[in-house]
Amino acid sequence: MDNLNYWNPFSNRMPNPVTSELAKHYDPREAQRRWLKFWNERGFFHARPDVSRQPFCIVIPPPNVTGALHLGHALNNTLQDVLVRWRRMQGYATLWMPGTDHAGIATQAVVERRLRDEEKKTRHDLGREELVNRIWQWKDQYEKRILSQLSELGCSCDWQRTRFTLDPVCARAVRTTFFKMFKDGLIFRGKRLVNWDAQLQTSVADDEVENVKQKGKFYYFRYPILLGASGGLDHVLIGTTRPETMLGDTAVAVHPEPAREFDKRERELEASLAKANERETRDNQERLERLRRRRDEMLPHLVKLAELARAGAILELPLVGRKIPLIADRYADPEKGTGAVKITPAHDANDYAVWERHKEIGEPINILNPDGSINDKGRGEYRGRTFSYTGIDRKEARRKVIEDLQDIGLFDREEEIENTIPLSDRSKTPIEPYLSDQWFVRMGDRDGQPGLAQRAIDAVKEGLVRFSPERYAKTYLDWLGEKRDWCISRQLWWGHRIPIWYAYCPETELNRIFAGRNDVAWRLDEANGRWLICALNDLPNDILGPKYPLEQDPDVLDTWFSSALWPHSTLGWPEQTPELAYWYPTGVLVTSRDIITLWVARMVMTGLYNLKEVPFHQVYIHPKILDAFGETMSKTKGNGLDPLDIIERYGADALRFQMVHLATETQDSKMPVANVCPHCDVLVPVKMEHLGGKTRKVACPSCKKPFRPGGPWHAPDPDLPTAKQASERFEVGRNFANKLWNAARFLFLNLEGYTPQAIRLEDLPLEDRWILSRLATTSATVTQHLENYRFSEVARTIYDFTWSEFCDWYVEMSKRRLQDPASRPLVQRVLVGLLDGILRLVQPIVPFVAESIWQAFNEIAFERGLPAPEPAAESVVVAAWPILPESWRDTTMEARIGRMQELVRAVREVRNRYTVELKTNLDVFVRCSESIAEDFRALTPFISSLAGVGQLACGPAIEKPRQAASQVTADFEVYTSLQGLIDVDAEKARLEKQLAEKLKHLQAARAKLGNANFVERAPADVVQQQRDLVADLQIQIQAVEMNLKELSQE
RNA sequence: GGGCGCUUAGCUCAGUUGGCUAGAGCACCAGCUCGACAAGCUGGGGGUCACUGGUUCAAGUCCAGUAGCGCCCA
Repeated sequence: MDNLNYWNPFSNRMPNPVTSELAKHYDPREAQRRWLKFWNERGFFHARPDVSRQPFCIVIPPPNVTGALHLGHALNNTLQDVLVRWRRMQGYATLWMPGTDHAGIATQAVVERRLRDEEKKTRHDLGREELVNRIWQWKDQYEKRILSQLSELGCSCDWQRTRFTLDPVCARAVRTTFFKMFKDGLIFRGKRLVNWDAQLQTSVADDEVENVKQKGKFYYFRYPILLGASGGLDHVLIGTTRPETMLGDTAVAVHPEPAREFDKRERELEASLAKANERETRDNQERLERLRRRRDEMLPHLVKLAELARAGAILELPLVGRKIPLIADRYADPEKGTGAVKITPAHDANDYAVWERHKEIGEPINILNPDGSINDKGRGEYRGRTFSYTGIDRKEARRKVIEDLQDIGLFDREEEIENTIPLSDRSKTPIEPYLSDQWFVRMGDRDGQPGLAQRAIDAVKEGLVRFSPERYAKTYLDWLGEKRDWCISRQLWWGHRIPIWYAYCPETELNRIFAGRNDVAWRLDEANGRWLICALNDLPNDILGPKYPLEQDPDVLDTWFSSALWPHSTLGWPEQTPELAYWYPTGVLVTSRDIITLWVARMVMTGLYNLKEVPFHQVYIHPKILDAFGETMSKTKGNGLDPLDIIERYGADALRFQMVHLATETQDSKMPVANVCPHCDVLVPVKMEHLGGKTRKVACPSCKKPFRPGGPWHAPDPDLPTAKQASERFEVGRNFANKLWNAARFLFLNLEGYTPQAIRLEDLPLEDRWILSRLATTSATVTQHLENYRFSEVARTIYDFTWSEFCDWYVEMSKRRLQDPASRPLVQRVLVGLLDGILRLVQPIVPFVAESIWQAFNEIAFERGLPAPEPAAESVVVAAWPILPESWRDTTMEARIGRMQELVRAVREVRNRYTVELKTNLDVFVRCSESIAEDFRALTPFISSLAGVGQLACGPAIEKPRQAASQVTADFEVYTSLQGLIDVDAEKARLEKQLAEKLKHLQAARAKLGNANFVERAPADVVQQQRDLVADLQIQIQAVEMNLKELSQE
């Protein structure tokens, strides 16, 4: 067996990493395999309460057990992992609590669909117990898959503490909360219009409904006036898209004051016309004309209808024969349709609202069975004939209602229209608004006391919970402000069963049986004449004896009910566990904006309710990842990216780096997706026309062979290989990991004879003090960005420092010093300290490559670190977060090296322009102040090697040599000798261009200074800055002009 | 209909409290296999900061309006 502690990726194949040939490229696969195992075996991610340390805890937004991890999960969890790994390094007792969500309807729907497809069975064929069994099997399989995918991403969760929203610990919390709320009168039973999925036979949440545009028909028919007919009007004309709902009509509404309503709208339109722009004017004018035409045509009729309604007219509902009133209600829009609208309170949300204003019309009539067929209310006698639709499916009923109306001569006409119908996300069948008995949690205030919603609102208003970005607090507050009661029952089998038992018995029986028990509570259900018994522990059905059998409510709780408890249920509540005491409230919640209301708000409510304390003080909302066209990714569209494909192709570090990099504060991130040609591995961009399974075959532009693009395919195609998907966006992260790897490789090849020793700033040359200043600044900046959840900045800051400063400049400069035995030990120590610091900084983002290098490092330079070396931690995961002395930050030093870089770049630019090969040294003359000249002299060896300089002369007295390219900067003038090479015309052109630019800037700066207001009102330093700029530019311009003049003489 | 965002280089995005001669990566062009790295190195080109107006000494940044796009709620 491997001794993991001493495994070293470099020594894997060769015993001596310093002298042998090393792998040129970082191999993420090998690293992932190794270190996941190592981290888990060492238990780095397992946390225990530790009073000597500060607690830090994140609870994971539990992924559904429905499916696999998608890119959104990768983003969400990478960001959490970055925070967790960072806090762990800072020394916090860090717990990342993992787990999964049972996702009620989603999971049940998937399993039911499989049952249908594979066994041609419904859930009713199986029965409740067996179906739930099947779902548990499914859950076991997918939970494992989800958790292992999170692990592969590198998530440093405390896997030993993994929870599931249906497990006994969470179930206890759910039961306790429900019981408590029931006793407190916060849970009640009531009627509610729900979104009914007739196929799955359950209500579904609003967010599980998708509104789809389609072509439909608008049908018109007549309701005869039974009482109060006048002026030749013997019927009311009705229009509807859903004729079958007429069976449940309980009224017809018309506008009470159509004339006044027309007047009002006309005035409003005229008023807005007065201040509208051109296009609005056109729109409004059209609307106004329509309005006037309508008034001319319809008003007398509408007035008559309103009069009839006032007079208490009664209509006869065709087919059913019911007498229904004509009522006056503003919901009837005089501008629309026939001006009269049928009212079906049990099957339409707007109609339900009308009923709430007009209770006199009688109880709503539900005409549907749960399976979508018409119930026994759907029949009646009319004009001597019997009509019945009972047992007929709603679709068929629609056809038959129309037919029968035609038959009795009350059908008027039909029109083609485009409308929007609600479809269930899960079953793709039309949603029926359906009035049914449901359980609710009361959100509003009671007896002048703030209710659940208000307390959660106050928590945010008082700053106990903060959102980042702040604007999302508004989403939360607006939604909670409505204080709408929360419907918590679902007609499903998969979930927490509602702990309510029904009993028909005298209360004395309850008192007798439950005497002295505080885990049972009951309340009278007056409407149904029965007891509602809520119990903390399951009640046997015969507990009241054979005379009074109990019956448990068949429904389960909304999935969000258990998710709402997640931050405290996972920590063991209602038990007073040490974990709960130590880690609650948790540190930060990381999630996406679409569940601020459904989840975040509810966690705050239940946290306050159960523990009197908010579940977290900080909510970080991250952006969403969209495809190249700005559309959300989904499997059905075929524009999604499987994180595992990305890990396989680019490595987990690359995926993570990109996730952190795209997490900016404001914008959602667009990510172009490509199909990977299964034949030749070329990336073929996904085009608009490939989306949604519209294209089944694509020819690879490179190898010309056909393949099937990634998409909503359920099964493999035997004839056509299906492409995996990828995005070149991940190359940045992969390249960065490789850059780190190679920087380490360089260092390890040059560490022979390394001796650890503390570094004293005053002993160090310029370049060392510069890079240490940069490191100190970088680590402080990164820390600050992490504290403010500026993830993108974190990634950028580290990337830039590592690549552009450490690798491009410092490592290059070190090469020379490493050759010289006198300077070698010191530069080795600085390099070692730098790499050590970089590895610690990158660990949270790219832990695999960081650990790979760290482990190898431990063999070669075990004692290291800044400012003084220490024995290295056994893993970078548990190394200390770098804190470097504030005094190391030295902006002067950074400016001094900055000038050297400018000089080197100037020479390189000339070299490139004349394509002078690197072997040929160029002589360089720099006119500058004596102090700058001193720096340049001190840095001459580096300038020479970096720019390929032969002779370097600098000082205030330097003269421009003949045949030299000249460059003028703020601090110096560079003359690069080009004997025999110089192209005078090209040089002149370039100088002219530069001159023009400088003159333009000079002019702008002078204009500012010429403005008396500027000099007077702008801060002194800003004014001085402009003055300095003018002075500098004048000198530069003079120099350029001089150079031009001299050039002409050559 | 209400709310919240977005529009900066060919593409994807930065640009913290107004103080720039507006940045990065990719792509593009030219040149480099020099003992860490071609997944690389060096240099270069490329922008009326969506549009219109306003506030200000000063606007990519603040305000109003217009256009286009996205998300949430009804």
